Amino acid sequence: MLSAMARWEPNARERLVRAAIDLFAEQGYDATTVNGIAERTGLTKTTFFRHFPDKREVLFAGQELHSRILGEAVAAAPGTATPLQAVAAALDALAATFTDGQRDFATRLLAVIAANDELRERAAFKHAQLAAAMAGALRERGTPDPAAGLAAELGVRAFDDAFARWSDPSGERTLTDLAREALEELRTALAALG
Amino acid sequence: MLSAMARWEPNARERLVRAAIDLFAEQGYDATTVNGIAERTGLTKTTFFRHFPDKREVLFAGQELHSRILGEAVAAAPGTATPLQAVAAALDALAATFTDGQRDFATRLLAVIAANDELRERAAFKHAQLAAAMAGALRERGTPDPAAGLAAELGVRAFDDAFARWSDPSGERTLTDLAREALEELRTALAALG
DNA sequence: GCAGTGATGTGACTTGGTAACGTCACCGTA
DNA sequence: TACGGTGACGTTACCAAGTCACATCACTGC
Repeated sequence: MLSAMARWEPNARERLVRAAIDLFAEQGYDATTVNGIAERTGLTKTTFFRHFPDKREVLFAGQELHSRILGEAVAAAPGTATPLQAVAAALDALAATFTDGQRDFATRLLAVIAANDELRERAAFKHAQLAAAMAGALRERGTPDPAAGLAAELGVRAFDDAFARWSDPSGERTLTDLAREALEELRTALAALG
Repeated sequence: MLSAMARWEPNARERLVRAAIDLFAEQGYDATTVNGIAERTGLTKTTFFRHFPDKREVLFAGQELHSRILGEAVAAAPGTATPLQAVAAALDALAATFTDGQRDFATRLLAVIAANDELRERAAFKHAQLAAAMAGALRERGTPDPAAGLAAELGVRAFDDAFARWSDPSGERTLTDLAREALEELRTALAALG
């Protein structure tokens, strides 16, 4: 046999994520059990929960990393930068972590999340956490409230919008470009609020 | 017998809410079981779930009504109103539905929610749903995207902020005043974003 | 009285999630 | 070669959230 076969196949975590997305897409989130995900991966329920704190989180793992990237990029922006300039730099940093090979994955991910309320709820929470990370970093560099919270919210909205467009298979633009454009679009829209 | 009386006492729904808040405040959300809430109310677990779709929702029930109030008030605003003026009218309408007797309740509610991640997640979802209701109504009256979404978000943020201050026992201001002020504060902060 | 209606109770079930404990490959070291 | 530690996984048992089918009881109108 090949290499005497390691006891366990590698990349258990990633395999669990892929199995989960496949099953959620095929049967829906509710009809899919954690046991089913684990079995398709050749693992058990217990192992699933060793990698993810709950069933939903299998689709959102790694978001803490995104929060750190955004927060650190805001902190690293030059002291002369305006809040929105610091946020723009953070979006650049986050966008740079995505590769084109992840686009298909992103497409399916967004479709699965959009189809289920529990997942949309988790997405709303993650949205708030990303914004909180940037808002905290902005306050650290002297941006007062409520401007810090607002700038952070605009940034996350811009990124969400850009990510959705980027994941569209027909699109050609880079995520970085889309994010910059979305943020600028939000900035100009502020004038129309009255 | 007492147990026979509890079965048909009126206001089961409200009693469940009060028992839930009491227990969450005493023991924490995680340590409190639905069975415990129901028993304290003189009811059973099944009845609890007939009134609320899940354990968290006992603290957020009635939010659909708030969405309707906001959406209808935005729709009813004069056609000449700017997006933020329509939003301001909606905040007035929503603020008018709260009475001073609810302040203690609000204080405890916010404390319980702030202490638990599951509840904060649900709160983030409700926040998004309120914003979506106003954003939809704004689009109906001609406000384009992304301005509609932004104006709605500003409105919900203003209300959340005002609600938190209103619930503070030391405060004296009315919820309506606080909401108007918070929205105005957000509006002026927009200029500081760069 | 009596039938219907609606709110509640009962009991059984599925599934998410936790915890204690056991198993086995790999790695370093003697 | 032997051996002990470590880390990833499995097994089992358990609790609590949430669902469902069916029974019960109070009230209402006739």
